[in-house]
Amino acid sequence: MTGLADCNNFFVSCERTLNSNLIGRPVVVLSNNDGCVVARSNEAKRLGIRMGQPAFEIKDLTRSGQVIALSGNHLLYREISLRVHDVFRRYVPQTIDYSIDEAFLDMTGIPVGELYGIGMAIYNACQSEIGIPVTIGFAPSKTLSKLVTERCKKQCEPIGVMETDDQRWSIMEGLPISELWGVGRRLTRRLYEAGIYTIADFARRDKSWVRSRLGINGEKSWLELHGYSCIELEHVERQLQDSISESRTFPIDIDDYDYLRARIAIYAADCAKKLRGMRGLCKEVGVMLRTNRFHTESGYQAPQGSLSLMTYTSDTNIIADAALAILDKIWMPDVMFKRAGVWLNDIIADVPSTPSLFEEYEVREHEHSRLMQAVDKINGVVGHNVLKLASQITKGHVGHNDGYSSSFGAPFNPTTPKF
DNA sequence: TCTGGGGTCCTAGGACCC
DNA sequence: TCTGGGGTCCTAGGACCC
Repeated sequence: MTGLADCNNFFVSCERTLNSNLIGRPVVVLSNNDGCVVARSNEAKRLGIRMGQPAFEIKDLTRSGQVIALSGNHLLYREISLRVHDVFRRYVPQTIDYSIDEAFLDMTGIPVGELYGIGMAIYNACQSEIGIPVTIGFAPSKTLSKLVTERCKKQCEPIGVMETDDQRWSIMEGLPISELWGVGRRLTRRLYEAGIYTIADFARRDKSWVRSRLGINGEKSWLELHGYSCIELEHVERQLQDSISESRTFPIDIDDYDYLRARIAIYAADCAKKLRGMRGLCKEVGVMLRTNRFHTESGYQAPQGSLSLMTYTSDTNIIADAALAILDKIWMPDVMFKRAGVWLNDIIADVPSTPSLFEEYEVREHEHSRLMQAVDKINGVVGHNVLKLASQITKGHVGHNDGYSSSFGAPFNPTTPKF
């Protein structure tokens, strides 16, 4: 059997651990720029507020005080997430941290009769030690455990165990196909067109029909619904991500090259810092720009590009250099951009490597890696990004709430980023 | 008129997740 | 007026190989 432990309304629950006045009231947490709703309390859900709903659509509710809207505090959520996952691990030896607020629990070898008790123990520990409510569903596969958790949340029960075929079919009959793990907006529409409305409708179709219409993933979901566990996630602590990215939507449309250049340098530096944090090196750097996708009359544009570095590196200077070079290639004058980002790909573990024969940075590699260590250490002790590339600094003429805007102008405009 | 077949690798884009 | 961010995986199509 597999368990799924899922925190309820996670971001809102985190805020409530700090401020008990929020308990029992309609609360939402907003995204960057206070743009849209990314978490809702049960009370807010009952008012009809949707996930991802733009904040301006509910401003009557927030202004009148009927709904409390908070800007996100992601450092807090990260911290609480670590503690919650620690509790899961205390009760279950083998767990997979699936997201900031969810973990799969491997219950192999544990008698079904004991699952409910273990679930209650985890629930009580999370509630009393951290103040976060969780819901836990147990079932023969990951997909089914998701369904059990979903159903428990609807019925306000903390723990559910799927033991019989009757229970399995009854849960599948009661949930719309859109709530199946792996089925998003697009597939939902396609499945509606094929006459499939509930998860049970889907499970009753022929496996070969599913395979031909939805490919390998659809077939896996179908098998999981029939009790065959076949979606594997990695048990072992995964050392490295496949990619790292940093991107932001701006509060206003931007055509100021200098401002964009500074943003790209900042995102590149932050990506490099994340990369060093997970002890990795990368070889591919990418940059993307986006115009406002809601301004359809002017045409949506999304230029992007990437380049391959000479050797694997985690050096902020090299990565930022590359990102700025890409920016110059894809930048379009007179176009108003609403969003920009940097990503790193082709990531490997940081082990001694053979430098490229043609690597111009080779000689400096050692001193740079020491420099990066020193920079990370100083920023860690003294505060957020006191040491940065000159190219990360711009005149703070664009209001921003992400903690980066500088209030002073750059005294000069170097062509290459250097500490 | 008419133009092979099978394989690998890479990339861009789509779809999904929370 | 105002619409998030960071990920993963799959697939289709192109380039290339023999």
